[in-house]
Amino acid sequence: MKKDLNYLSKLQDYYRDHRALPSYATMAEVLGLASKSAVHALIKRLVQAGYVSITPDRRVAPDDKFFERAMATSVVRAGAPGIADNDIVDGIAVDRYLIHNAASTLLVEVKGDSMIEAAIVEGDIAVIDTSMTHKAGDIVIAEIEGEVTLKTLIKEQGVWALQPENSAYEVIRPQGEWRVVGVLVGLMRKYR
Amino acid sequence: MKKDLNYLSKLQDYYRDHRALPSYATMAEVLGLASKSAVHALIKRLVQAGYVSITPDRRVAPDDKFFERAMATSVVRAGAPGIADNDIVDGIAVDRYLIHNAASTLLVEVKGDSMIEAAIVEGDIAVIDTSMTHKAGDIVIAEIEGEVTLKTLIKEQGVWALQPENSAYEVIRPQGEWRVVGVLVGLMRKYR
DNA sequence: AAAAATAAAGAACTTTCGTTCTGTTTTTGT
DNA sequence: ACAAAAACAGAACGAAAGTTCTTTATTTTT
Repeated sequence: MKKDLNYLSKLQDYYRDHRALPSYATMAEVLGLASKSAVHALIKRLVQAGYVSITPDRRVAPDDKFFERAMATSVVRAGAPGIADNDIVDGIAVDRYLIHNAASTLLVEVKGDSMIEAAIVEGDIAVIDTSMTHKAGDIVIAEIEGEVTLKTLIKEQGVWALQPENSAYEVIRPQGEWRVVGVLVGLMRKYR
Repeated sequence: MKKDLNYLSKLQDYYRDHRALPSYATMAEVLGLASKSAVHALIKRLVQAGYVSITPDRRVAPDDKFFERAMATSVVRAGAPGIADNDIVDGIAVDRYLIHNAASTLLVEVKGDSMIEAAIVEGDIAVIDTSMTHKAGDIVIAEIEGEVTLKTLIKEQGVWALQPENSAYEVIRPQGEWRVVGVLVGLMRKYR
């Protein structure tokens, strides 16, 4: 069991270099084992422990716990109150946090200050899902006569309208052609 | 070429679900292709384009560009059925956009409303770089007597202080032991 | 130290892998 | 619209895949 974590870290190294886990044969090579069956047993244990899982076509893929070590290296003292679990600081995990469906996801940079009371400011990147059905209360990207805008979708007496989250702006009640491009599902912002 | 990006996004979806890319046979299944040779040709093109690469034991692994998401400009042509293609300016990799150095990055969930005027609200995930040197004006995570807090770092007559971005709160002038854990470099938020 | 449990080696086996080739269909460019 | 180019289907093939089983080493427990 103790030794397994040693094997695991070698697999983590391999994964970091290649973004994929290899076959049992090359795993044996990487781990210094002489037989595939030993690897087979090892993987069985790692699956049991939740570090890796097996894909439908029998490939070994990293599971949630697989990424834990990457964070253990961060210098900050562990157990600090309020500090979130670190195992999310992995590229894939961050990506997964914000994006549900790659094919229907669109990133749009926010312009203006019309959503400032919703804590959305100029320069923010809005993560938009274009496949999601919208409902009242959602923040959406709408296209009105060729203009694209980010607003809160509301319903006034059964009629859709777009509400800025800034008391200096008026509610938009589209007259002509308009449509909802997608629903806001995430937001990201960069400092410095 | 146009269709390849469609295939790519299906592979991205598969990767999201399994954290690994499958064999050519199941790729064909996922992509709706009837032959492995078509997949073989597709992968060749995707390697050429830098989306994926081949591991030493001939597995398909995601490359840098694989994690990029479509970034649209804020203006869309009127009457277009979707965001027009030439409005897609570039790809952004979400992880690399927010995280520079995974080893020194920390994610902290924001509690309270003390930074609301900086458009940071409860539930937001703050991306913190612990290796970066802090300077006045930075938003930082500070640890004061065991408590962790997110505030703007300021200097008052040569003395460091922590300023909430909420006029209802007072400036914090730490007396005892305290330190800056890291500097805010990014922010992410999830809706729905 | 002996016994029991676990880990690794090694060989054998079936399935599936990626590759290649040829021929057909679809798309693209003029 | 036609010709050229690219994309796809389908079959065939050797290499490599994961699995299983038996035997030997190594660790752990008593």
